[in-house]
Amino acid sequence: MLAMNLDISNYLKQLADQTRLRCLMLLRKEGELCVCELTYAMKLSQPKISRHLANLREANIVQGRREGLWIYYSLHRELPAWALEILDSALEAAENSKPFATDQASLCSMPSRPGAACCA
Amino acid sequence: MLAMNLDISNYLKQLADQTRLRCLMLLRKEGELCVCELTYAMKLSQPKISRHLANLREANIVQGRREGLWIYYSLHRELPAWALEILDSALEAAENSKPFATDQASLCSMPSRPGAACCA
DNA sequence: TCCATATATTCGTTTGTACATATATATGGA
DNA sequence: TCCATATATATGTACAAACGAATATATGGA
Repeated sequence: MLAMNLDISNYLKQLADQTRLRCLMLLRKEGELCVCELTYAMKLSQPKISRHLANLREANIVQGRREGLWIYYSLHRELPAWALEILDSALEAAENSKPFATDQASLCSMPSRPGAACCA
Repeated sequence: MLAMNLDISNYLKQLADQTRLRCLMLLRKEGELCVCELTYAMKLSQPKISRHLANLREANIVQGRREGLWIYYSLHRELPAWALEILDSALEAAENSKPFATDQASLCSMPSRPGAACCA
């Protein structure tokens, strides 16, 4: 659980963009998702998702792992405790309201997901 | 503890500015501070502090109360629990590092503070 | 009424960042 | 080698927000 070099202000700046927050909330709930799953869940263009994921990657907030054609993203494994706490509080605030709840629902209705795991 | 209408994305946008985050952390620790105390602690211009406080006021994150010449600011009394949790996690992340720790120290060394309370 | 102090607001400028569109790269299979 | 799919990046533009400097407002006391 050794802390990476993650600055609180940079972290909050990343969370302040709603698209990135939606990505992070989905990743927090699902563990690992590939770009096409995020794109499908959020109904946004692929370049837009990719660019925001690149931001999060450069900030050491997420990490990606390639498997064939797909790149699976997840929260960075060395994220400090306070960063997860902030994300969880944000989830508490928003997971039942508008863009976030429907993202989760959309993801569950996605046909033939690569990773295959079904939503609860 | 009834929640006000506070949107998680707007809240995070407010926290993402470092000047505003410094104000909020000082207010969380001190309870109530007037503008001149914040200005002194952070060594920034009075208009700059006032403008950021206006942002926080319009977002319902802080509230002000006038007493004579001074206006005392504090965290809004109806802030939902998740908002305080996020702020506390941010404090955990940052209260011992660079701009935030020295703000606290500067405040303690301020002569003739209006409210008079001394730091711990 | 005048002045000093505390705080707020206006203005013009600049910087940062999100965007859409187009294009490039990578992988695996035919 | 060619093609389809998945993901990433480049480019030009637009918009939001932060800034410094100047000015306005409010309060209390002489």
